[in-house]
Amino acid sequence: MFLPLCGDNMRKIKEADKCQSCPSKGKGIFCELENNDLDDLSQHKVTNTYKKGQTLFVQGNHPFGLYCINSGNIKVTKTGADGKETIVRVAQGGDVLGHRSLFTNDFYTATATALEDTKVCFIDKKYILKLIEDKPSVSLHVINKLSRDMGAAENKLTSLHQKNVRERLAELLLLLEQTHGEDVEEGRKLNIKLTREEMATMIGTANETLIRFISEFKDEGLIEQKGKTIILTNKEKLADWANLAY
Amino acid sequence: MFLPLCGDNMRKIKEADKCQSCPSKGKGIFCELENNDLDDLSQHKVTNTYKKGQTLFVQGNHPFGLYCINSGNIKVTKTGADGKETIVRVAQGGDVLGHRSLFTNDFYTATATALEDTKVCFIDKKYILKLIEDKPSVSLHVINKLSRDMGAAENKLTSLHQKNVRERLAELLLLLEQTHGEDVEEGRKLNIKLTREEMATMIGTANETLIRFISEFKDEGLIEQKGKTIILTNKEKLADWANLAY
DNA sequence: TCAAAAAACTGATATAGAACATATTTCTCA
DNA sequence: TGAGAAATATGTTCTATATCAGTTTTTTGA
Repeated sequence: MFLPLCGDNMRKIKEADKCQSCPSKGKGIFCELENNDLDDLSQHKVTNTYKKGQTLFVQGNHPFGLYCINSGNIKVTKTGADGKETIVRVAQGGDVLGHRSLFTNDFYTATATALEDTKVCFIDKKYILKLIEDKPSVSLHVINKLSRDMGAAENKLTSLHQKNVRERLAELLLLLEQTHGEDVEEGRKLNIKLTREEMATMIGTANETLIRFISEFKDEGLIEQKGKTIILTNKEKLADWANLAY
Repeated sequence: MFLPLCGDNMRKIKEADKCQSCPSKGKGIFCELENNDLDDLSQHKVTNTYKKGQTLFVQGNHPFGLYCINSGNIKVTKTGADGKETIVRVAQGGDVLGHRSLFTNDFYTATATALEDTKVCFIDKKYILKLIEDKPSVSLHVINKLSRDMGAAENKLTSLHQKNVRERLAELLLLLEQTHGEDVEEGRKLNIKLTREEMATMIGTANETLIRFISEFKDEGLIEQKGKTIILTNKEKLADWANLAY
């Protein structure tokens, strides 16, 4: 059913869209695949671009494959009964999306929306399930990824239970620094476009409250703002305020 | 290295401690294994009992295998910087514990404590990793389990962001009913021993607050109490109050 | 390029629920 | 069995932060 395609059966794929040319090659769950396996994978996927604000999939819909992010940040949100949004995580280049619902055969439990212009590959459900069965390295990396995400989710849960908004904000800034940090002369720039509103829904607070604490951190010299992007100028002090235990 | 043991090499294992006799056989990640695979698994595990309050493993320690619950409920808690406890989930018969840290090679990020007298099997790390590689059904079930746990964690996160204590309590009672519910004449009995304090840490509130809302639900005829155990007498109304969206 | 919309910010007020105090009931084990 | 310790329950106070209201700044797209 999924014999390697070759000769006349090969789909023509732009060099830039092949897995070997992916900027996130070596990062995700396929990082241990050999070149010929990557060739085969390239044949069973399609590459799409999403503009800022466009959704890859919507909570409640039926999944029919796996999304693998080539480049760009994507927010994963859950909408409650009253329409309120919560960002449960942010996925970036090399991450996969929609795997959970794929493996549990449920509808999507969250919505994925591009935070900026994004390039994403889509892999057919049957092919990815076969790959999981055939290549232990892939399934091990899926397990690893899920385990880490689960750990992150439990950490957030604990923070939300035990910390106040100021501590949670400090923690969020440090987490964003780890995943999206970039060296600049003033310190570490958070290279991700999030509105204050979005940041607020990441730590479960009102945007007004978040803004107040951002101002506080700014006044105390822990962070700086260049337009809307935030630069961490004193990570150590921020870590003190975050009251980290793990 | 892990040849099937037979003849004189067979460890003597009590019939009751063999995987085939496990009350949770067919429930967990090993549910699709054949009898001879289960025999082999039985040879590579040890069975222990834990009394109420005893810990299986502690946050910060190094994992060296997988726990598979035979019977009994076990709480998984995270302790914050100030020593405050949060129950991130409750595991029951058929569930595995400690898998996350095993696969990510990190220290335990949580503590597992028996909520009652419990029987738990411990499987060596090397053996379980080999099993994952050899038996796709096992790795698929691990992925499935992790996916479901992740979904549950994201739901909790969203509830915590979007709902008030009363709604979260109604939700918790319904969740406990799903996993630990039991038919009695008054309605559905929650067959799990949790103190009010513990229930409070499951939904991120103070025990005094939780107790007040339990009293409210009691006054409104949604639940009844027999000693410390709770019986849901009006699930429908409770579901209304829970404000469920998923 | 400019007008409208969205986002960011600031101040004032209200409130859910934490924290404290204390009483009562229920366990526990000596 | 009964005394001490937990756990449960209830009333009171206090505060962190949500909510509302309004202004300023930034972004957008026509």
